[in-house]
Amino acid sequence: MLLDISCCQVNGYAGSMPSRRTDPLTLEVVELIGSVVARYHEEYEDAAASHQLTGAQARVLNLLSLEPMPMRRIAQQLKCEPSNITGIVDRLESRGLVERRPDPADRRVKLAAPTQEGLQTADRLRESLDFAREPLAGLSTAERTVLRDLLKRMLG
Amino acid sequence: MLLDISCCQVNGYAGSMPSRRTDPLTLEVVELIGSVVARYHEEYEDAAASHQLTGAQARVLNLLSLEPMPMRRIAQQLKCEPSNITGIVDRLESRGLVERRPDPADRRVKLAAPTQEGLQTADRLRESLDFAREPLAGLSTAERTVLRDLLKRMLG
DNA sequence: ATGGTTGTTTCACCTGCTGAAGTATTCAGT
DNA sequence: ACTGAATACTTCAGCAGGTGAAACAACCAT
Repeated sequence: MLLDISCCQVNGYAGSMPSRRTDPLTLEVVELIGSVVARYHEEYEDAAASHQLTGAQARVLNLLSLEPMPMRRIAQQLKCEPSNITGIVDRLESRGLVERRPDPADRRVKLAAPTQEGLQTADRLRESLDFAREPLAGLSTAERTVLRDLLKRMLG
Repeated sequence: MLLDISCCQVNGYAGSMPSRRTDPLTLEVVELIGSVVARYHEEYEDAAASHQLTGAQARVLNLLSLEPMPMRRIAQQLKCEPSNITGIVDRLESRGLVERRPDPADRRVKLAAPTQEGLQTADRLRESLDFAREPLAGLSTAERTVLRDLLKRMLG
């Protein structure tokens, strides 16, 4: 299948115009990664929505289901301002999925922790994240190993 | 490097808890893809911000720089409601990067097209998207070819 | 004790996004 | 040609995500 750069811009990401310094192969890979990113995003959002969660709420809940943590750390991991997390946790808390606990070691901090229901939701969410596994089903173990190693090296 | 699933959740995405039906290799690949997605996103947003654009504005401008098109089609490609595009194009237009032109063939539609300045911005934006090429620099041509083929098959 | 730092919240404000309603235009059937 | 359905866009209300500044409480070092 020929890659026609001028008309196959399906996802909104990734410029892929010809450029002096980059070869077509690299551009094609970049374009493919853009497609993977767009697809991953879309399906993550859908999975979240199927549990009445927004993407951001799902990410926070997932994070907390691994380990309760202070607001501040959520913000660091999500790479946003702490004041933003306040609102997201508010919404999760008002739905009974998360609760704020005092940190015995430091009375300034509030630990966000999933409730029982929050944990269950996080589990169900994870299961509906099959999307991320399914596209891999077409690859053999050997191929998956190669893919893993290449991605690792890409990430440095 | 060992992958400790219980504590290496760096990006906000991708559940990676052990699961009955999925093998560790697949989980690792899923986790890596999550990291790629997070990184791609982050850097795309940064590149946009460095040109005083939001991610959504950058995506629309990039799309239009390939080819002017009706609002409706922008919405289709960005997978959102047309009413949303109105606002984004409004903001781009008020900054002189985009203009609305009548479609001679159908007086209902408005063609959004980049201005000269918009085209220049799109070009500069594309160049600052080196982020997407740079991580690939560490891979040989052969490896890039393998990666391309694997990604293609993943996307089906 | 004092003063600086840190963790959280509140607030005003913006963007993105949806869904419903409104306007203008096109198009198909009669 | 006329009518009614469909289509393209805008407007609006309303929500979530996001920032930055200001406030407050609690910590910590001197």
